[in-house]
Parts: sequence; C-alpha cells; structure tokens
Amino acid sequence: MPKQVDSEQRRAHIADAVLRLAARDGLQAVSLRSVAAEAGLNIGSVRHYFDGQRDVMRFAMRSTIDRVTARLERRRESLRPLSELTRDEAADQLTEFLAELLPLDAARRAEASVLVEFLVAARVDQEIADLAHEAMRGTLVLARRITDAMARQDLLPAEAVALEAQRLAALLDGLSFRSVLQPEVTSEQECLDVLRAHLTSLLR
Amino acid sequence: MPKQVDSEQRRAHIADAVLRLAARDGLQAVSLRSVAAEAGLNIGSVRHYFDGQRDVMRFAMRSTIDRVTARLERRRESLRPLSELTRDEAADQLTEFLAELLPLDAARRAEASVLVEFLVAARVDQEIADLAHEAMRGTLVLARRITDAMARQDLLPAEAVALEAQRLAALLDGLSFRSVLQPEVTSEQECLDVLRAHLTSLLR
DNA sequence: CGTTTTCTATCACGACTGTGACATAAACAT
DNA sequence: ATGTTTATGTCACAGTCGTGATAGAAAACG
Repeated sequence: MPKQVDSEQRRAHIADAVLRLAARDGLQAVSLRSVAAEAGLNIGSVRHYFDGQRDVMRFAMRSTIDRVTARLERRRESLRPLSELTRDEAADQLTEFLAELLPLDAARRAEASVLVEFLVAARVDQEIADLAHEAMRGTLVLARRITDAMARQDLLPAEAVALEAQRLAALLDGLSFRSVLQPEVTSEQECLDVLRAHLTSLLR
Repeated sequence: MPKQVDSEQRRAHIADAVLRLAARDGLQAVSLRSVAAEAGLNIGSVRHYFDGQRDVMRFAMRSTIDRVTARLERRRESLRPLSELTRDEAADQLTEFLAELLPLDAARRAEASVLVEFLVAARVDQEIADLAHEAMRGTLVLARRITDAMARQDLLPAEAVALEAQRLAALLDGLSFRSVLQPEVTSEQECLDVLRAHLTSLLR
C-alpha cells in the first residue's frame, strides 16, 4: 500500500534542487529557503525530510557520487578486454569511458561543477570531508584499474602503475577543473583531444 | 616626509589577512568583520582603504596572481636554455621551475588553496571573473612557452605544441587541485614525481 | 593658532541564515 | 468513529552579513 508520498522520491527531488542551485549559482547560494523554492516546496517540508542543512548537503553530495559511480560501473561492464583490442581501439574505448567524468555536455557539466564545489567546500567543512575523500580516492582507484590492466598486457612496466595512475587521475581532475571553470580556455573538444592523446601515449 | 600610515602597505596587510583567512577557513569565512579581526584592525579602517567587500576580494586575488607571476618571472630569468642541457637536466630544471605552482610547502599550499577558492568562486561571481580568466590563461600560456621551446629543439612535433600545452596545464592544475584538497591521497612527493615523469615523457 | 584631510571607531538598518517551536491538515490505523 | 502518524505551513529568535551615516581623534597643512 502506497504511502501518501514516497519519502525517498521526495528526498531525491530535493537533492535535485540542491544540485541545480549549486550548478547554477554555486554552493554559497544553497540555503534551506532557496532549496525549498527551487524544489517548489515549503521550507517546512524540506525540514521534514532532512535533519537540517548539513543533512541536505550530505545527501546531495552522496547522490552525486553514487550517480557517477553507478554510471561508470554500468559502462565498465560493456568494456571489451584490452587483450582483444588494437592500441587505437583501446585508446578510443578508454577515452569514451573516462569521458564520463568530463564536462562535455550540459548534464555532465552540471555534475562536474557541483562536484568541484563540494570538493572545495569539503576542505574546510568536516561534515562532508569523508565524502570528498571517497570521491577523490575513487578517481584514483579508477585510474589505477586502468593502468593495472595496461601493465597486465605488458603495455606498462609494473613499477610505473602507481605513478601513472596518479598522473591519469590528476589529468582527469585538471581537465574537469579547467573546463568547468573556463570552458573558453579549455573547450570540450580540447578536453577530449588531450585525454585521447594521454591514453594513446600511455599505450605506446 | 612619511605619511602617518602607508596606505599601500595597509592594503597589503589587509590582503594578507584575507589570504590567511581564505587559506585556513575558506572564502566563505572571509567577511569584512573577520578580515578586520584577522588584520588586527577595526572594520571602519578596512572600509577606509577599500570601497567595500568586492574591492577587498579583487585586491586580494590580484595580489596573489601578481605574486605568483612575479615569482615565476624571477625564476624564468635564471633558466638555462634547453639547447645547453641534456634531457635529464632539462627535465630536472623544468620540474623545479613548475613546482613553484604546486602546493609542496606551507607557503605554496596556502597560495594554491586560495587560488582554487578564488577560481571556483569566480565561476558564479562576475566581479572576479576577469581575474580568474587571466589566471587560468596564465597557466596555459606558461605551459605553451615550454612546449614551444621543446618544439624549437625538435623534441616535439610542431603540431603537438598546442595540445601538449593544454595537457601540461591540465596536469599542473589537477596536481594542485588534488594535493590542495586531499594531500593524503596525492602527497607532495607524488606531485613532484608525477610532474617529473610527465616532463620526462615529453622530452623523449 | 585654526583648518583640513586622514584615519579610527561605532551605531543602525535591512537582508539574509539555520533552527526551535508550534499550529494545521491530511492520510492512515484501529 | 477516534487516535496516531505523516506532512505542510508559519512564526519568532539569535546570529551573520554589507553598508550608509556619523562622530571623534590624530596628523598634516597653511
């Protein structure tokens, strides 16, 4: 029997409002009142589903991380093993895969913008520090899986795996950072070209 | 005859307070009142030397950009031309040079933290958007000078200069970003190792 | 000296913020 | 039906903010 309202759905709806606000006007513009207005709700309703502002923020950040993680996981399942591919095919496939993390369209741009805002805010906000840590480790772990796979195909010396993972993670974050903040300096096409070039050079 | 107070020195003193606050507690914690307290001044004094909050912010960001630029320029003058160096020496020299941009000690960490805060804030704050644009173009121009010099020594194909500049700029920003936000995931030593590895691979 | 400019300090105002408290209403349970 | 949980809405409070206005002290000037 259905409840009057689906609380989980409501919480997701509110989190969406947070993300829209944060992407458009920055985290600074996210308050309980602005979130309620953006979600078309009363501030009392927002407070009914969350313990307070911190809870809202945590949930919104948690949702974003989970969404990106799930999308990457889904993509990962349809990846063909490196051993079946030529170097060019491998570069293409990895580029397309990692491009999920780059702000190459409106949706991914909003996502990346929000993540940058959250990660920077977490530097001085212990309330979300653990989520930021998880997110940044996640990027590194993802990069590490890729360099690991390359090493298994003898495309990379085993002792370079850790360092190349850090390099790839830094490149991904740097591209995302620059393209989110200054798309006119680092365009979508340049992001993609740089990523492909990097992966190609790794596979040489 | 000396004035009662040196206004330029006062403005610099206030800007320092802004930078300390922004580095320690984030840009969110920077208000006229907190800045005055951090500078050991009355809020009225701060307002005497600046038109308002925006003016303070602009001046603080301007100061930071100018300081980094001046330091790089000073370093640049003592660089030996690439033609006189072996590949290893060139990699060492460029690593040391570009390390000025990385948060490898307390001073550079504070600087990089503040810059990240400012750049992110500028995404939704038109008041400092031009300074952010200048800063991010600056990194790219710097990277471009390096890849240009490499191409002149036939270490890089001419058509790769622009793309490799973007790649180097993204790597620098990514390393800075990651090390500022999560030094326990991307340590100082790893920053340096990754940068050196990247430059070495470019010089091959 | 007096006058003027520079500097410091304080108050008040309106606009925000998160949150505690509470009233109302709607859906559900018994 | 009554009672109970769930949900929405409203008010008030203390805190913060930037800023306009103003006053008083201190230094510089004539």
